[in-house]
Amino acid sequence: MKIITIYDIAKEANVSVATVSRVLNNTAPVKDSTREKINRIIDKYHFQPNALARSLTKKETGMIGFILPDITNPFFPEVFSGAENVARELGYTIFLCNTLGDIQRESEYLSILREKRVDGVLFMGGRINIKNLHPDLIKEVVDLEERMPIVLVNGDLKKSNLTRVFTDEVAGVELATQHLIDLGHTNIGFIGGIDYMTNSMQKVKSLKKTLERNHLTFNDKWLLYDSFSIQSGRNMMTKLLEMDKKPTAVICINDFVAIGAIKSALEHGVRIPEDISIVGFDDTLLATAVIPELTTVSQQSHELGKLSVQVLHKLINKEKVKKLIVLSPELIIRDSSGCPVR
Amino acid sequence: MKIITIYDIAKEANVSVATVSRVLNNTAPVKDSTREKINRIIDKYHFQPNALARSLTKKETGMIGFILPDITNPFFPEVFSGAENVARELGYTIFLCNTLGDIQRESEYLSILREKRVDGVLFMGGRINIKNLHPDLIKEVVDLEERMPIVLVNGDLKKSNLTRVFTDEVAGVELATQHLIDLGHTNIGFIGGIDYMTNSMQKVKSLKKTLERNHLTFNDKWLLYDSFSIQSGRNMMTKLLEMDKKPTAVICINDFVAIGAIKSALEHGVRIPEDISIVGFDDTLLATAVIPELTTVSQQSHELGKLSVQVLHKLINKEKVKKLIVLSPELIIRDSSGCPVR
DNA sequence: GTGAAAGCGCTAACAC
DNA sequence: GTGTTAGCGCTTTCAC
Repeated sequence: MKIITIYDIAKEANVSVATVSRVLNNTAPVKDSTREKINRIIDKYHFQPNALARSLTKKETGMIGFILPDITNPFFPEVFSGAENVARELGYTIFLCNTLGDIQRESEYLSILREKRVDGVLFMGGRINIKNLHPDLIKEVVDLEERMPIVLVNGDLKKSNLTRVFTDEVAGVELATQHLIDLGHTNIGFIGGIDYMTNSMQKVKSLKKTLERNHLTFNDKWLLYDSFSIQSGRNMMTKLLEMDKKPTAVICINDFVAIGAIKSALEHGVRIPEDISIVGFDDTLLATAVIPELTTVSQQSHELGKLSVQVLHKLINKEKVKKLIVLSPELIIRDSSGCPVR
Repeated sequence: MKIITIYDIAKEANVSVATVSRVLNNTAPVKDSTREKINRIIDKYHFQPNALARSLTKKETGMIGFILPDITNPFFPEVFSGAENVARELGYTIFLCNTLGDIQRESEYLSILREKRVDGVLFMGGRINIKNLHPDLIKEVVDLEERMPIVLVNGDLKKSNLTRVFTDEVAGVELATQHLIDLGHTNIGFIGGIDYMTNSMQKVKSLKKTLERNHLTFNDKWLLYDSFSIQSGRNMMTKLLEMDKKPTAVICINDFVAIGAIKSALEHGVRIPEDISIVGFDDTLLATAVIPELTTVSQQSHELGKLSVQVLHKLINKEKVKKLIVLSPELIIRDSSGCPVR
């Protein structure tokens, strides 16, 4: 089956390709009668212009890349979904680049997105959350940014001065901590995350600070880094429960870990929240899937995705944009937190 | 910053663009010295060929589209993740087209993928699971298939004769049903899904058939269609529990619904599995996130994604492929199913 | 209002 | 081994 081009249309309509292009893009007035004639032929053949050819001359592709670490973690699909919604409205289609936290794969995707000439990229996870990152990895991103707009979502790249959109995780932990303190907790632990990742560290720091402000101290034994999975949460909570002196509440790096923690607690016959309060982070779908339902900090994931695309879009259109756009987290109080019972 | 092209490289290396193209694509022997010279210049400028221009002539883009209904449902990210993994290996980048079950949006994406000249598309959900679909909607897909390979994943389009990859859901329900019967259940209900969706209907049919084969009958009152969400599962289970005569076991359309069902049961003080057994479908991450852990039918989601891309890849390369590729489901027995206790 | 023609940045056939 | 050149399918200036 022959692929129809603008030339075929022009020929059949007895006009030049320029005119066809004009009706296609509505870029200059065309006599009504010829416009109709052309449109009829376009319909007849179901003609659709080749976006590649168009992009080649227009220098815009209507494609953006979304780099994220793990689409399998429910938080990211929610962000993606918010992003995709407005992307669609703005005329972009999204390459989903799932890196699995593999830095090399991240680099690969960076390179692919560049050669595909996407209009911009959303960057989430991976290297933008790592402390003491190798300068080359920063450079890679900064170099790319010279050719196309990049928005860092919930992360940062030292000295890069890239545009960032993020939810204030520090404030989020503060909310969670204060909530627990207000309930009467004085012994609060933290589980999950990885010690060389900036967002993990920041959260812990925020917890400590909030405790201090309330004249409480943090017990370092109750800080258990590990990772971000359900299994990890389960293991860490088990460790915690085997200690002589246990906290009466824990804040978890995310909902996955919190759910693992809940499982471990229940398995050990520890009641929630009577014996221990558990607070998660992200407010994913999981939070209401468990019993007891999870008290957690909402990152406004959907909103975050939406906002990120809007910012990227402005950047693409060379509009002025603040370098730093912060979204406020929200504490969602459910059933996994309560007053400590002595 | 000027964008470097193959011409700039050629000029600086005192060769023709053809030669540069040759070293870029390794498409013909080039003298080592000139190859090195060219490579040096390429590195110097971080030159990356424009994929658009390349695609325009080569008639292949290294892009594929993945249409799916809801990336927020954990089942789909798992399929996607499997797909993405091998796509990456095979050199494809994936447009994620999230349709939210909106048929019009599906059509939009179909059109976009066509004008972007993707090499092929993976189609999941939406219209390929709807009974009595309007012929125009079938035609849209069939028309597209004339210009690019399409693989239908876990679905079908009547009389379309498109290539399909799917997990045998009928066999899956059979496994689940037989499992429950073997445990001693004779009163088995079904909740979730939508009555005009083929996959929902098939599952119900399979349940009935398996019951019959075991000389049991299905009680139509225990068939509650609704949708695919946690909330839906919760509502349906509540309805079920309010009936005079209740089933001792239910099969749920997916894990979401099963989890909602678990929640409702526990809220009503109904023990699982002593008072009621609950079986889910998909074996998503959620299955092990809840207490009791969910007995469920694995669709081998990761494998499904992988296989689909492999099939699409063959189609793209004009290799022979069976029209119908079936993956076997697997019953994962956990804690939500057990013998009925009188 | 419309057409001719020059790009956009690459690949590939053909010539040498 | 390497260069010339004609596309690929569009958009966009510049004439008319």
